[in-house]
Amino acid sequence: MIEKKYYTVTDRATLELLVQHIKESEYIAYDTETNSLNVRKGKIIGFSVSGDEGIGFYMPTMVWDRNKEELVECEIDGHGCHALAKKTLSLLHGKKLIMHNASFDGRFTKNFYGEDLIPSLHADTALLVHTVKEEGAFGFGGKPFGLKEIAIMVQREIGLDIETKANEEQLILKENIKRNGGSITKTNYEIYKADLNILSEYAAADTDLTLRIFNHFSKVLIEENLVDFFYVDEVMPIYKEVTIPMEEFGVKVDLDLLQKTKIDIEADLLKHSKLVAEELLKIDDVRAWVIQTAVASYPCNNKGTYAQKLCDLESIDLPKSDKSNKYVLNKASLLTLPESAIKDFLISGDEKFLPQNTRLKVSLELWKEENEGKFFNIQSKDQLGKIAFDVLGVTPLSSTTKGKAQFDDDMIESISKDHPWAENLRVYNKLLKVKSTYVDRFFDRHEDGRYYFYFKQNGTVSGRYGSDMQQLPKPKEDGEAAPIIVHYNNVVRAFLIAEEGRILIDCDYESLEPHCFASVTGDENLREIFNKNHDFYSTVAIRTEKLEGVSADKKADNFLKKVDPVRRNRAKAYSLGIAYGMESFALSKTLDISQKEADVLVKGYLDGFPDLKRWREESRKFVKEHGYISNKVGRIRHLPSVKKIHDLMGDAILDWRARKDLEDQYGREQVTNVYRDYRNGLNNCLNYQLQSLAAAVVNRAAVAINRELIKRGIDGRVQAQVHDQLVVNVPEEYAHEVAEFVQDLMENTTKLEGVTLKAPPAIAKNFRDGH
DNA sequence: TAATCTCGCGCC
DNA sequence: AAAGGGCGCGAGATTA
Repeated sequence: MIEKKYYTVTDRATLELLVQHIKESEYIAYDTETNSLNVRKGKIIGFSVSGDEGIGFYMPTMVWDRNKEELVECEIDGHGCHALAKKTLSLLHGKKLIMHNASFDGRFTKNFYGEDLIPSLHADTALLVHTVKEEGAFGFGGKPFGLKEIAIMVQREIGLDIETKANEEQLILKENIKRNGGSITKTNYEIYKADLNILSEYAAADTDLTLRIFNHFSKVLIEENLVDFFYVDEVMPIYKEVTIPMEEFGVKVDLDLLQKTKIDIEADLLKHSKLVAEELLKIDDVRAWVIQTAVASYPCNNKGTYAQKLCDLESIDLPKSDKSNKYVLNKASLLTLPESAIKDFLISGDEKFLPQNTRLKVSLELWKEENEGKFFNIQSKDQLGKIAFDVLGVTPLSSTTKGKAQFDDDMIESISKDHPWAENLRVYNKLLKVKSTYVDRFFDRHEDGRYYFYFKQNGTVSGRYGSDMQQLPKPKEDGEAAPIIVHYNNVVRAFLIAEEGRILIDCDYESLEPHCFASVTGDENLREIFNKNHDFYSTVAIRTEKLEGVSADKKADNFLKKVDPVRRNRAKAYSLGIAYGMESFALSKTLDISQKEADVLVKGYLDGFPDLKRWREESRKFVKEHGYISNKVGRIRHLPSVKKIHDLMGDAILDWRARKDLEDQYGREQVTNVYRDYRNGLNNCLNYQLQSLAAAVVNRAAVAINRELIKRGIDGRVQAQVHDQLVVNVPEEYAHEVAEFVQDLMENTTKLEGVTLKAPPAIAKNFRDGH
């Protein structure tokens, strides 16, 4: 029996104790300490395990050598600790491992030691907590799914006063790292520079905590009846079989195309910025504004930057100080100069000695330096706003929260017809966005030609992924925007490619959320749309507006999309929006129609689909009574404030007349907040049911696809997921075989009552051409 | 200077 | 009186 405490494994006897502890334990919490957050490039400096609450082992494999200023490998009895660690870790296969963010520790361990522990992963505590408490330890002063934050949230339940303890430990650790010359900034947290005894305590405590959190939330999982949901149907299978492999595999980047695009787009940016500046500087008032602003920002002065710049521009022969490399401008130094107007100015500070053009030149030069050599900064909304509103007399469309006239895309758009500079600015802004968000990111952060996207399985309340892949620009058709914008917009997805000899099966669900919507609401009119293979938005428009003589049949001559595309597009704007709680006010804004007209649409829509209306009412009633809502596959969204508010005051808060009384009782701000919470909750409960179901459909299909690939012995995997799209990466020769079963599995893995799903596959060499 | 917040825009 | 959901990113403003 091992005593309850934490051990540091630096000798043979303790190592044997650790081995014994592993062998005796079934559930083991595991964690790594590393010198980097990059799982492919970093080093493991130690790992910790806990097989029992109160017990923790930390085995250091590398320690910071303060003299050498580097990490050196530890030894036990003359044996290197990396080899010993690998051997010890191999004992973990077949155990039930508990980790917190296993994708990190699991991939790190596999890369560094060649030990793949993921098959033995039993539970990830970050996901476990997310499953029963989807917002995590929100409001506990840090990351909602951070180990410490979670521990603090449940410290009473797990019998630890972790809050004070963790804070103390953090302080000691940080102090210690600093003393050893390490950095403790968030972006560069050099934990590996801490003293071994401190690091060890910290690491062992972490696995102990992980195990306690697992034990506690396992009970909650049972209470909430989510055991199968977590272990069998969704969370852990997705994590082990899809999420971690996706993060591990990454995506190949077309470096040649990237390189070429980088050069091209930089040239085009320069060209357009010049065009903007040229057009603007043709205007007298703008030129005057530049000078006036430059002088105001850098007024004439015989000291400081102005004087320095003056000497520079006029090549004044003065000595420079060694330290700052600046001209020495004290009196003694100045007196050595030959007589000149500038000398008089520098000594007296009286600007009358300087010719006006010299005075202005210096101010302008300094102003231009601030703006990277330009007369103004076209990336500065502030400067452009001043030019547009104050100089050119453009009328603002809107103002910021602080009341300043807003110079946003809408503004630019609205004046681009009359102002050529604005049109060029629009192009410039679009291109800059593409360059900074995608070109630079892929270029700077690819590793040997691969980019590793992240897929955070606990990133959303609905079970969707949080990922940096989700807003890759969708391909635009010619004519949708200026040709140059279309070009650069569309090149982004083409950066992401299949490897030599491999191919992508790119498969999107056809209107997945509307399908979920038709199924969940039980509305026959909605279900019929898909079963008849009609056009969704056309049908919605026809029923809502009671249109006659038009059809939602895609093949009919009077197909609405052909004869009245405007009406169909309007339906696009509200068909899901209204289901999620949108009202006439917001609809009138998005469609740019009167609120009365919008009101007719909202009423028409709800009347046209009576079961949808009923579903909205029933869902809201349920949340008011129970404080949570579940989706069709059992994932839960807690909305306790709705129940709380409803218990307290019923629906009075929704009635503005009743609100007046409530304001007297509770105060105005309080009532406003309560109103917002209540309203949000009542809308969330609608959206959640559909969005989370759609996520489950896609994720479960992904698991099924990876299993099928393994079963058939095909070297392939789901490589990426973007909400309702899966990208499967396989050897070229399997393209058609895989495409066939990918479609089948996406359409049939999760059956939605009353509708059949459609997911036609495309075969492509990159992430663009499948669309 | 770095961390954090807010805004506007991209995606579904 | 206030009036659709879920995200991530860059840039600028603000705070420590």
